[in-house]
Amino acid sequence: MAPRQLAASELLEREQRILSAAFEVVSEVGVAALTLERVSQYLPYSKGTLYNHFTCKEDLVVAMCVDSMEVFEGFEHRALDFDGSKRARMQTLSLAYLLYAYLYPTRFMLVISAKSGQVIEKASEARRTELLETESRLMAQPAIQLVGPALEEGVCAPPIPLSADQIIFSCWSNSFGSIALLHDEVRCCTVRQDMQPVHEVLCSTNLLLDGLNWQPLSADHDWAGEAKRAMEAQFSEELALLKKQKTPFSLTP
Amino acid sequence: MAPRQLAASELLEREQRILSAAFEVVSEVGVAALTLERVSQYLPYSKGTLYNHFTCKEDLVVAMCVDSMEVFEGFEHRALDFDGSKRARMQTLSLAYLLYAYLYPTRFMLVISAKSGQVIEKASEARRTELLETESRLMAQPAIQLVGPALEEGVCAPPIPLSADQIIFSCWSNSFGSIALLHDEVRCCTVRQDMQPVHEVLCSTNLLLDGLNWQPLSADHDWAGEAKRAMEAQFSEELALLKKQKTPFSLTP
DNA sequence: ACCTGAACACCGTTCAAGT
DNA sequence: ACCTGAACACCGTTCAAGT
Repeated sequence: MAPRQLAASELLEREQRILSAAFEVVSEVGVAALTLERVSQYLPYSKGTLYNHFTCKEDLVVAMCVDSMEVFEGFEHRALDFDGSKRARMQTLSLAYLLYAYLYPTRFMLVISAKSGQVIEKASEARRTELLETESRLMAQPAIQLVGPALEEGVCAPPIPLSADQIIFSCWSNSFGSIALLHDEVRCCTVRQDMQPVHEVLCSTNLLLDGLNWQPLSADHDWAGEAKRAMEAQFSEELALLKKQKTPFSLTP
Repeated sequence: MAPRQLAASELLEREQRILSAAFEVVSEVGVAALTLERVSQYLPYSKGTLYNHFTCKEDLVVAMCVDSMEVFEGFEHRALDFDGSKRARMQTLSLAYLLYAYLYPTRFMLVISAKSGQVIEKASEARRTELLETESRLMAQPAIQLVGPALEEGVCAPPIPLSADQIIFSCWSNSFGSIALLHDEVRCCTVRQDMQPVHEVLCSTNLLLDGLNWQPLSADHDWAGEAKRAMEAQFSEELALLKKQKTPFSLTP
């Protein structure tokens, strides 16, 4: 049987299959027990072949991280598409991030794992660049669509001069922190058991937006109500899925 | 020569020596290349003996994380001791965290590494408890000394009802995010090269404090000026050290 | 041109033997 | 009672041989 050169599209498709297999392994045994041997058992290839796609194990993990971010990108897109004010879309974005963390705990956790020195240091240069590019894209969208215009219009008038990038960065690290600290799969930190993640994320996001003087302020608007409307409009399917899994994601406090 | 039972104090002292050796290894070759064999080469013991102190390699890494947090505890203490308003001490605490990240890049990075699933999952139960306790202590101090009283006095009047814990948590995740994203040794994320960490941390902290309605607001007070005074009063030695290393930590923008 | 899996290297972990 | 380091296991990585 004559072997033939693989087309670029076949390579890409196979890379996806490898990634799926790797996700399956991680969700079954955890990142700590991820081995290439195990991954290959879910595939019609031997472990040697994996090295045609990834330079090393860590390179695979970073690729999984990129893939996870791309899945989130869809969520971001839908949050930004909500038919509401810019501030409303900002808070929807924070909640979309939390929703994502609930639906894809493995992917969310992977985004953290991939960034630890032990992993990123070993990945290939190309893979690191891919990660940076994906990240830039994720940060740039809300900066361009929401923060920039809001600053120009003066709806958002920070007390200290800040760029759109700085603001997105603050918002992002704020949500990320809340979610990471409250999420079961990550649990970076002591948490009071009675904290209600949806509520916490909503509160801390609105706190920050108030600090930015982004109109209308919490005192003048029912942001919790609008959050409920936004999420039901943009993520009804995902919310139904969570309900079926009996995972609490209550938007009515 | 008759071997004798080791006293508890000797065990503790030796644990410290092992930790020092491990830090030396990590700062030389990185966490990724940390091996117990290498650690033992810096010690008068063989690697087998390390298992009398730590259940596994990851247990050692988490112990290094706890040790690092204890070093930070001194910084926290001095920030809280600054002779200024509660809000002034809050912002000093954020800057102290950044200062720590600059002075001890390895330790700062380790705190992140230790929390990735790959590490924490394998550490011993006892070690995990120790980590949680240390973390609680770190979070509790500013909550008790600053946030609680400020809420009671009404100097801090958040637009949405928030507990002291929630507020500390927001502030902490806010600083942590900024530092992690801007710090060279961690660099979790795309960063614009022109960002000035001291300035970013100061801005985003004050943004959050403004959002919390913590008086006096940025518009009514020279917080940058007060930050300079506070850091020079409480951390003059550390600032001098950074200067000698030519690491920029400019408090005058 | 690509795949395989045996072989190698490296390191975490254990434990029989030594003091 | 404690330490040592040889021995083992596991897994990442390579590469000669096969198709």
